[in-house]
Amino acid sequence: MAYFRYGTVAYRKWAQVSESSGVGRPRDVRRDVAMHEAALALLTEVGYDQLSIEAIAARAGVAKTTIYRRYRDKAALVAAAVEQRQGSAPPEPGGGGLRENLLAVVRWLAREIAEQEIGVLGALFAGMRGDPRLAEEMRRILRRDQTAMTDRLRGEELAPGAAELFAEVAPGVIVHRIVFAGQRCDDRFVRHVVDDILLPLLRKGIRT
Amino acid sequence: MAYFRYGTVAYRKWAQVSESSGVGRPRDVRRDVAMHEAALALLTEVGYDQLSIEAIAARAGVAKTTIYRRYRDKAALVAAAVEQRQGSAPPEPGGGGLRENLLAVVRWLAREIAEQEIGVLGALFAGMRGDPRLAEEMRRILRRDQTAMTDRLRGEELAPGAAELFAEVAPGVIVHRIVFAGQRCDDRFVRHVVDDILLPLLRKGIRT
Amino acid sequence: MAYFRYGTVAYRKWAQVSESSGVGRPRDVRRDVAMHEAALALLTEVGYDQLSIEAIAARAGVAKTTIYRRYRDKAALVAAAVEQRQGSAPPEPGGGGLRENLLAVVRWLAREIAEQEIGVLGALFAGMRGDPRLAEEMRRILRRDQTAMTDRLRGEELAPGAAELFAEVAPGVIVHRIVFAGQRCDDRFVRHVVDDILLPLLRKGIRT
Amino acid sequence: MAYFRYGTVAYRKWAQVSESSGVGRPRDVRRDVAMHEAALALLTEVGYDQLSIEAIAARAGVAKTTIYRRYRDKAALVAAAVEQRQGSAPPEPGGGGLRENLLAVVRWLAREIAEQEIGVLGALFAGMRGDPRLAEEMRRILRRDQTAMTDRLRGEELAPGAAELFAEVAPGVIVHRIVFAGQRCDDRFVRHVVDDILLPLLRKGIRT
DNA sequence: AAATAACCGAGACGGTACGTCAAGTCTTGAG
DNA sequence: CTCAAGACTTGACGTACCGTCTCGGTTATTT
Repeated sequence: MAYFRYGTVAYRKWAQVSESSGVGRPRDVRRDVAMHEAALALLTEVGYDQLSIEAIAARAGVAKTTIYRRYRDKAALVAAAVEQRQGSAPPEPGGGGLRENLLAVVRWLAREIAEQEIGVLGALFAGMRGDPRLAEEMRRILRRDQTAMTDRLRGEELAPGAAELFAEVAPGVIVHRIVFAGQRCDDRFVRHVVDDILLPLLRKGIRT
Repeated sequence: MAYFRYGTVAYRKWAQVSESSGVGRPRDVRRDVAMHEAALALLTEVGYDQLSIEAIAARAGVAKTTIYRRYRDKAALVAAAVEQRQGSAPPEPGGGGLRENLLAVVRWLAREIAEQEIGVLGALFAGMRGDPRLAEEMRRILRRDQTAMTDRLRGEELAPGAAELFAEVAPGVIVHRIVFAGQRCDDRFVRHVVDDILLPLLRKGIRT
Repeated sequence: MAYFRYGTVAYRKWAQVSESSGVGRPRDVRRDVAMHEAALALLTEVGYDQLSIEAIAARAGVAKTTIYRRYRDKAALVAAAVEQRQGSAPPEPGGGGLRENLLAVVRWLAREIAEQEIGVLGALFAGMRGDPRLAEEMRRILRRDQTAMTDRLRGEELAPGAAELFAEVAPGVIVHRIVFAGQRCDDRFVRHVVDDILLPLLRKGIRT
Repeated sequence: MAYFRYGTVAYRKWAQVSESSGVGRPRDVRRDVAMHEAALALLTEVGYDQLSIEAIAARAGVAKTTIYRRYRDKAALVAAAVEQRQGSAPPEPGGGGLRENLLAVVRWLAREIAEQEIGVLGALFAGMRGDPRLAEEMRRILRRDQTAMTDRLRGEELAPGAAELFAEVAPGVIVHRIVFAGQRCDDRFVRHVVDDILLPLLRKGIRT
């Protein structure tokens, strides 16, 4: 078995990417696809904490063993499923000024969070205690979008460090709106965020 | 049994407050206290998703049925426990200026979220699907602290609508720091939030 | 409380008849009637082991405590209900000969057992272990019907001791038919029992 | 999952004999042995209705789920345990005449019923309502002994149909003695049954 | 071609927790 | 006092998943 000892506990070596030593029957990639699709579908149907590996296996037409051979637990599976999913790319910086670009990016970010990340948040929440490595990995997934997104904001009329500040403020405000306030991120809210929060913070010359 | 039919499903009538018709043995309030204390203690010890009703019952010295008689499920119990909890009050506005007051409030808010709300977030994620009423109630709990908190910031040298803006931005940034970035809210971070984000947004005359 | 100590266990004194010491609010006899009716009805509906005190109380419109105040447990309640029940009297010995009388009695006995005693049997099986006194009481009830029944068969053309033999054989054969063979006691079976078993055994002069 | 749909309800396929499709990890037969032994032992110790699956699992050193995976409920488990048990075979027809053979068989039957079947009777009685299939199965078990037993009585000086009559009368009379009359089946009673009931009924030439 | 090594489906297994139910006791208020 | 209502403890129930394991069988690569 693919176990090794560390301290007194047996850990299984999970593949970061594939790790395949080349020998032996290779893994069937279609199984991954099926598992990810089933996981995402069930995630939106029943929510994260009602999501069971058993159900994912059944829906994907895959043996439970096949799942556990690849993923440590539910959180890791969901993380992989979300990562692999086709996240729509953030919008290209159009010809408009800073405000137009911010509006586009925030609008895209709000939709992204509202539609999909809610499952990731559950997985993150469940997994971060007790498995810091997994938590770090899920943060990496979240950051992936962030960097791609903040790249759209470099240059221009921005104060120094504006991109980092954007990444610090914008997602938090949007999540707060959705989860805590329980309200939709309509266009009015997007304009409010850009005009009343982001522009004052990011625009060069505003701050002393 | 205290069931009634709604559609094709049998629902149990859960008491919002007490519902007691006056007849029969009244519910022992100490049981509620014990349950809430056990729930909160275990919540911080093992986290939300490792939290089991079985363990709460054992810790509280209470029968499982007694819990199920009062709360539909784990999320509802956690919600009640959190609501009843002694939320430490936000600090009084001392004699210092706006910056000192902001620092105190943000420092308090960061500790509050890090230590306690983190469990509520789990309950919120878990319960909001399938029971919007519960989700709404938990949001109400969160809002309660927020309004109590923003009251500390009225008057002074604030721009109009500053309190609402604070409630919109501060918790989001803190949660983002803890959950997404996975970093502690040390004093350096608190000063950063106040100096680089809040003060520019809230100070009167800064914004055009 | 109506408890007394025997060894280390607390026993409650249950009334054989009423025991009322005259002090306090008198028991409402209609509650007994309701409880008995509910018990008998549910007994034939769901069987003995599916019979729950909870259901009896609900059906009778009586509090569970009211039942426990009067009867030790399910078996005792069923025993009382059966005892009080209107057992249809065995048929009078008509003008016909021995065979006609036997046919009438066996037919009545078969219906009696099939419809009602079947529940008592469950109580008997369940209660006889652990409470021999209760078992003896239920046997007394069964015997009461038997003796009333065998009285119909005295005199006539019977061999000496025929009535006792009848009480020994007939119920056993009928119960065997119902419980072990799982078949109905139709008229063909009744004639078979009378012609092939009872008459050869009971008729005077047949036996040497 | 080993489920199939019947009507609107999902049933689990329980193995009558083994049913194993050959695929998957095979069941450990020693688990069956342990469960049966524990069930029979506890059955005689505490009686059927005090018999709990929990206790059987503990005694057998087997997980509760392992029991529920194989048997629908308590009655099914007891039925299987009883069926598998080595029922002592009825005595061989010795060289003696009809009376000696009858005495031997009835004596064996009385002991069999008195010592062991009492638990089975309870199980049969409790389970036969509500689960006709189980009732039928337990009847099959009882019949198995009966046929083996009546085989000892064929030929000889018997009236035609005597074996069937024996199977119809003897068990009923014995059960009646034990359960209804609450008396032991001593040797005096055995002789009484043979001489006063069975011989008159079964002997060739007695009946017309 | 054969051996090797890993993958895969199916399902048994020991567990933990679930949510429900019934039994029997205890606590209140009303008659 | 007795009575009715209902909270409460205890513990069994049967179900759902968990994560591990053992099979029989199937690919691939390596020898």
